[in-house]
Amino acid sequence: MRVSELVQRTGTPLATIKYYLREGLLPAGRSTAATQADYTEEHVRRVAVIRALSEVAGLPLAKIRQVLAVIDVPGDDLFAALGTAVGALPPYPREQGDDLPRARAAVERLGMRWDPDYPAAAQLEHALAAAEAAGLPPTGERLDAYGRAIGALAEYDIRAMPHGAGSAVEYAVLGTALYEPVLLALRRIAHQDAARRLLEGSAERPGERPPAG
Amino acid sequence: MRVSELVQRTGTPLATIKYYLREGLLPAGRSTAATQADYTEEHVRRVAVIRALSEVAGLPLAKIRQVLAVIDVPGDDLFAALGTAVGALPPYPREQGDDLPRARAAVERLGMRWDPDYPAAAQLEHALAAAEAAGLPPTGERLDAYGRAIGALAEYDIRAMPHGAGSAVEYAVLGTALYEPVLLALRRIAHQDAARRLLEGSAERPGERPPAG
DNA sequence: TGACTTCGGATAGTACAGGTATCCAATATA
DNA sequence: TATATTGGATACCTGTACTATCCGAAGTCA
Repeated sequence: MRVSELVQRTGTPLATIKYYLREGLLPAGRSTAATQADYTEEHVRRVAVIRALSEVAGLPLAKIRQVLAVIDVPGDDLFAALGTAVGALPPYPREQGDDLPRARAAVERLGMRWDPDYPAAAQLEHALAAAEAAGLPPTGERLDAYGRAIGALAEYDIRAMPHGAGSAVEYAVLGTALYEPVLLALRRIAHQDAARRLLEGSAERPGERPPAG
Repeated sequence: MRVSELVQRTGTPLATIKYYLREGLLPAGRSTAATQADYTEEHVRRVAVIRALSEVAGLPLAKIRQVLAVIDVPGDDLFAALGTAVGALPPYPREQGDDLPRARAAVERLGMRWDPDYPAAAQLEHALAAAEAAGLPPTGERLDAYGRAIGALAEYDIRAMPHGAGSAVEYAVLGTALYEPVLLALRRIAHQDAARRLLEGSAERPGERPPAG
């Protein structure tokens, strides 16, 4: 197909397509003449992935480039590829000491084995430190509740993972990135639902709207 | 305390403090003279909250301003305040039809009562549409697994919510925003842990690093 | 008292991300 | 042949979040 069709199929402006080509996010089409190139279904899908990672997962284009590179050429070490690819996902905590005291305490409490060098470890430390600084440190009880729920979820994700090396990397990266927003949106809706159920029958005054938080 | 101390206590540059004052995120100190003002512990905490919402939760300052305004003056309708405040949190899906077919199907499958006008509903629709466009539509099985886990989590959050109106809003907003990154980091660590457990004993070749996805 | 520092307040500038817009000459296509 | 489209290059724009500089008044220390 020609660019115009790619534009129409993906709903992405031509200028943006050209920008992605310039930035190396989108491979060039097969050149059929000096002013003509041929694009495929792969290009359509690639644009969809780029926009999903950008708009929904909030990745900066530089990171999307890294992620796509790993998906394209996973190499022979599946686990290294998974680590690289998922490590490229946001957020990106600035470097700090190798201490990670809060993260260490949390993960050990939950009985998980972990690798402190894995970027998620620094993310966890950063997030816990911020919650503490804002005056909302996690109670042990809350950590337990979160750990149980998240553990079940993660186990499902891993069990459902495909077996081929290339598809596993793609599944892990896109699944991690694209299902995070799903998770967060579900959480907010579940909050609303839980609040309604728990407060229904308690001291709700007539005319009041059900809680939304 | 004087500005210099606020700078030192929060680790935030003076120029940035001034910027927050200009932008109305931080209330001015009590003016003691034309070139002197007095800041309190409240200011220290407020800066910590701003930075946590900005760096960890990724909120743009404009949204932080809205969130802080609701925390400061929750008004008399707790539920409206909760809705407004949590609705100000990212991501911000662009407007679309009132249809939300994917979100509706998902939420109904999970047996949750929901309000399609709540921003999280549009977020869910957007996230599911993106996953679908990228070639990873959710299976019913996955939705069930996510719903069970998230439902348990949300129920804990609501049960642990404080009862006063002002503190409930602050808890809901900061808890929603600040614990999202905690959740996501835990999920990635749990993935790693689950992958290790499930693959240990299976066809793992020696010398291979444990999975990181 | 006087040098030096700090402060509030205002304004201007910077750095980066993520596009948009325009122009050109070479083709396609009708 | 007339018109539209394309690849390629370059310039430009918009928004966000700061960062830097300057000023004149006021506090602080010797």
